[in-house]
Amino acid sequence: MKRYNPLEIEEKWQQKWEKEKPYKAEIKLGVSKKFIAEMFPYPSGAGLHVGHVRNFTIVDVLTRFYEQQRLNVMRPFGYDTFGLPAENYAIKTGTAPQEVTMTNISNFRKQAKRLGYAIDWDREINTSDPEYYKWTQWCFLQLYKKGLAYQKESYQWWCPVDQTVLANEQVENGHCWRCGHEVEKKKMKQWFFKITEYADELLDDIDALDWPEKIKTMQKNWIGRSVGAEVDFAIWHEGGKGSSSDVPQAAGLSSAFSRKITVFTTRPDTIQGATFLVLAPEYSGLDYIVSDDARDAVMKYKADSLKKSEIERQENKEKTGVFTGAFAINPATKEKIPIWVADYVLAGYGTGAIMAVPFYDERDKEFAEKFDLPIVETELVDRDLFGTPKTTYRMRDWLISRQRYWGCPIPIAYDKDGNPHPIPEDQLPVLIPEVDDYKPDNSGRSALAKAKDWLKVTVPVKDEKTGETHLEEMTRETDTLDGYACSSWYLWRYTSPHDKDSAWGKEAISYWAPTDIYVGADHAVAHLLYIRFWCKFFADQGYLPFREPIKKLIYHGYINAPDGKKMSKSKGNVIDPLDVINDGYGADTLRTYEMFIGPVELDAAWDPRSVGGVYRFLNRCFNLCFDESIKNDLDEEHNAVIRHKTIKKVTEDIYKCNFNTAVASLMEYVNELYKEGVHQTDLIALAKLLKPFAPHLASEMLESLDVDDEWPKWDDKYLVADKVELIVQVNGKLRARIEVDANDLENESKIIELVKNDEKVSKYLEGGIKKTIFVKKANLVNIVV
RNA sequence: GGCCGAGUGGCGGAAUUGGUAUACGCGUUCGACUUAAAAUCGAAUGGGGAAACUCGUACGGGUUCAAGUCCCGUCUCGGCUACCA
Repeated sequence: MKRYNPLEIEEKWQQKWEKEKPYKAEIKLGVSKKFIAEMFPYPSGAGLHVGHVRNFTIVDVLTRFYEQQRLNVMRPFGYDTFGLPAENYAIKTGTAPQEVTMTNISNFRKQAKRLGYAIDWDREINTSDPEYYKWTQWCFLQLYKKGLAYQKESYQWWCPVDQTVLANEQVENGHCWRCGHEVEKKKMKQWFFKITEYADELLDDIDALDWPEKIKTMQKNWIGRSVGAEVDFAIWHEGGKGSSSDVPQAAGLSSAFSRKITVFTTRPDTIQGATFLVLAPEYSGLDYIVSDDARDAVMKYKADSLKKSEIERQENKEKTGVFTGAFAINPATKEKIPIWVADYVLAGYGTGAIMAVPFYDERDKEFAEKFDLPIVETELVDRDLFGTPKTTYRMRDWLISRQRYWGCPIPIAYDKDGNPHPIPEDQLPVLIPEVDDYKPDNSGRSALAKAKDWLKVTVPVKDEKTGETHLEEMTRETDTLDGYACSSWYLWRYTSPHDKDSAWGKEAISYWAPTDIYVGADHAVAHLLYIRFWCKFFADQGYLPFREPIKKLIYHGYINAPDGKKMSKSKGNVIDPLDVINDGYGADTLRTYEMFIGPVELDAAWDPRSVGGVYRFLNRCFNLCFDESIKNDLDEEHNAVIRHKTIKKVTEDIYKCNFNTAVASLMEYVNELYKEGVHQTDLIALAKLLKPFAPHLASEMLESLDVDDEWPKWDDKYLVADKVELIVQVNGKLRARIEVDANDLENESKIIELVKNDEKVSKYLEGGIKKTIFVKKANLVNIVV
């Protein structure tokens, strides 16, 4: 008798797939397509972990499921390779990040192949490959051309360990998302993408997405639209002194700015109760508002609060602030009200200034009580009376500069006056220069600055007046792009991954994109918001024929260690998927186990014993097919009911991503076949249904059965039985189960008669019947006595 | 503090959206095969009770013929968010 030997079977099929490339995707006009992908991995030195396996297997189950239904499926694969781990490793060991990356990729590729995924390997991409990042730079230039990539000097999050600025989305609880160190604020000139330009559309389009509600809510909150008004408060000048002529014009402030303060409020109707104004410590122009008497105190307060870390601000919610010595006029009451500075007002939101209405606002009230400022109850006024309607967003523009070596160089050069110029598209890619030392210094510039020759570049400049072009020697930008920029367009690159003339081919993009199903477990706001932003931008430029990049998003849970804690090297509780395979369980068991482990969206704890249970199940499948001693001389109809029930259940469960119950129903089917015996038709159905989960074993079975893998269909006629079990309740309590003819369910009075005469039931009915309820769809009768 | 989820056997988890609570798997127990063990196969398995029965889906109420599912309140645990005016 042949025994189930997964390692042997899997090697056989993997070799076959490697040679025959059955998963190569090609455009087939007129055949409906599915473009399915996971969030591509960062290939770490540690290799695949069980979380990757869950991620990739979900994609694979869906890929095979649709492929078996003969849809034209594209399932590509790629690597997100720029970033700190490779760079830090390079700094430590002196190995070039390029080299480390290639080693890790080849390891990842080998491991992914060992899991038997239905990947079109000709579509492999790598974000740090010049063939790829040439087009990341091209994307940047498109945004630059339209004014959506711009430079701005402002206070930014700075990680002192990683020596780089970070986007808002990369600061978690005041800590760097990579190294975990507390971040600081630093005033720097940096590059931004103007994502706020699309804030409304990004927000309004969320509702229509087939995405988990959780993610949709997180994005909505992140964008954080609030509708209100901007209201101008004139600054009060004593005795006409301190008029606008006193303001130093060299400061670059408009003179209008100095005479008024514009606040943002969502409650312009409460303006009569505004008894003071509050400015953020970083409020630009604060210098010109503050009175000479108060100047020292205000500047000290400003310096202190800039030093204060985000954590300190969070821990200490006690209101602090100082009086600027200046006053403004409330436009509604014409009263003179004091202007304060306090760090509970944030510079980056609204205008960085608020009107405080302590009667209506908790925070203002707290502040007023502490500093003994007036709290006035007032009538509400018309919302539009004193302000102009204005909408603001919690979301800020996306900071994309990184002072790091291992990233995509920003294709910009500076002339001798420091003005930025784009590197012409025909000079792309701007290659990453080789350096000896990858370490950033504390100059605020990346290690790219150490490549002296590389820094010099000749850029054609068009003279505004004459229209003529001349060449100019310039210095290259040394910042690199945030890695999220690289992953903001890779799904489109998959459609024509080796295109030499464009980021994505026109024909390919209109056939394959948008992505039908996208699977991941992270990046709920950052990546998934950025890719939507780029999609809308490139749609506006005519490069994309759609405005949302991802139709359906599957967001799965993490896999934890058996003790329920996060797996981590330091705790020594990491399960290596390759160990599970090589222990003899094989890839099919690992894959099927991870689908069976629990509902896809929930975290799950690894259970080594359950892995054994899944192995036993696959072993039983194998034996049904290859063990001659199992009864197989049945009539085809014998198992038809459960067979069709199983086909229906598995099909519907996969559509709903209920992979755990799909596997459970296959287990039930197999248990039944062990009891009842098996017909060829059962084996064929089983093998086909099993293939998305355990493709090697299923292929082996299908080969021996000599059939293709086309997804089976169920026939509803087998799902209606002749005899059904009628549930009988008395006062809602289960009292009997009676077998009745299915036809009798059409005849309510006959059913009730049958029930009343049942001996188990009748003894409860002696007190007389008040009411009977018959529920046909549940095969249930309830008698009220 | 705010918003959103979730609490079901010894464990992971099922339950057609109000209709048989605990599918499937793990674990445990018993049996078969074996000199023996492993593997495999079969049976049992929420608590109480000899049984008829009875109690059971975090807790307390409610609606209903019928509640794990709906409503009100409480507790616990997760996620996001954190002075966003």
